[in-house]
Amino acid sequence: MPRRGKRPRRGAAEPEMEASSGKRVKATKTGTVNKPVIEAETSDSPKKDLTTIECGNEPSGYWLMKSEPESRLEKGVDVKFGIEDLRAQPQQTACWDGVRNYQARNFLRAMKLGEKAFFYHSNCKEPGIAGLVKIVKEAYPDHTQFEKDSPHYDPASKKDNPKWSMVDVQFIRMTRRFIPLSELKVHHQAHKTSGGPLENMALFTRQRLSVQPVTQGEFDFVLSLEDKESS
DNA sequence: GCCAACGTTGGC
DNA sequence: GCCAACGTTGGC
Repeated sequence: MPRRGKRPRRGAAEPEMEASSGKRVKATKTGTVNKPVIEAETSDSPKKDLTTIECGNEPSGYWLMKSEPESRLEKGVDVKFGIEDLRAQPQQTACWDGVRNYQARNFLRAMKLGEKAFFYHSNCKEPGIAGLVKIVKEAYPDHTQFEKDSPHYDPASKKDNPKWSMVDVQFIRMTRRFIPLSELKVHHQAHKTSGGPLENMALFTRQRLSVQPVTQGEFDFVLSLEDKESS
């Protein structure tokens, strides 16, 4: 995150591993907007749960997380972290650090163990959904906010009250084919007229959010595209 | 608390 | 590399 989205980095939950690190962040990812205009939820206030707002009433339990699969330096650090990088991690697990947007952070905090997310490739040649991951550790403080050399260092955040959170995600599988943004967009446009499942997809309505909720209908529809021709 | 300026995201 | 979209900052 961070900047964008994600940024998962290397090691995951256990405290141990390497400390420093590198990549990440952006968070890819991060962020997501428009429509229903959900409030910006800026800040730490407990206020309402965006997830709830967004999906009607129950959290969907599905998410979309953006990360950059191509190298890009941020403060001298390469934030590249594509799905192949996740696969290459020990246990195919990584922490999703670097998210520095309150809405995205709040979605991270709403994630529950075992929930699934689309791993989305952003800011690259071919943006789109590359695979599926699951949440294997719920939100905990993002250590990069305290690291001066991190691209996502936040001098305003204190250890006794961390502003930013991350979760750990584990690779589940690649999608049977890459599902490009361009294709999803065609469906989104059509669904706006026809009332189909992608009509309000956050990927289009909240375009800059690096961590966003996905409804059951959206999740099922997107996965149904896996076995269809790429049009 | 408004809102203009600014910075970032991320598709193209 | 451009630039639209949009979140954040900070003066007032």
